[in-house]
Amino acid sequence: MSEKELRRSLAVLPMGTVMKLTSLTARQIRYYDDSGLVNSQRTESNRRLYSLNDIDRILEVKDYLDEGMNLEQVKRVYEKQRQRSLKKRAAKQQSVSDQKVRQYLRKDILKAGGLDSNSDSQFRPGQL
DNA sequence: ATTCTGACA
DNA sequence: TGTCAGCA
Repeated sequence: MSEKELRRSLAVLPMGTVMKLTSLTARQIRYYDDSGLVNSQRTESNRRLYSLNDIDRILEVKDYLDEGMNLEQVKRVYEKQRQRSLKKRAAKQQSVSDQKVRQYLRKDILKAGGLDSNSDSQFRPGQL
């Protein structure tokens, strides 16, 4: 993760700051938070701490709500987004695996060709 | 002073 | 959601 991403995801903002940044009441912020739509952190004294990404998320939730959605519907939106990203990661991992398999196969073929001095020396492993 | 949880009109 | 109580 880049430093920039780390900074944006660092939870350091207390409730009062989030209230000013979002123009929402503590009641509403806690409501979103307790609904699991925000990944707030807690201090040793049980105080909520939010990151800049959390602020963006809260503002986003607010917009969805203003457009008539209820919290359950908003939850579903992020739930589906989470599943999409999971599939994407799986696909990415798969492509990496394929790449390694091809890499190993190519290495084997090169080795076989080099050891077999009697074989046609014109053989060249093509792309896999 | 600030935030938290629980509860009720 | 607002608001108030009683804690930490």
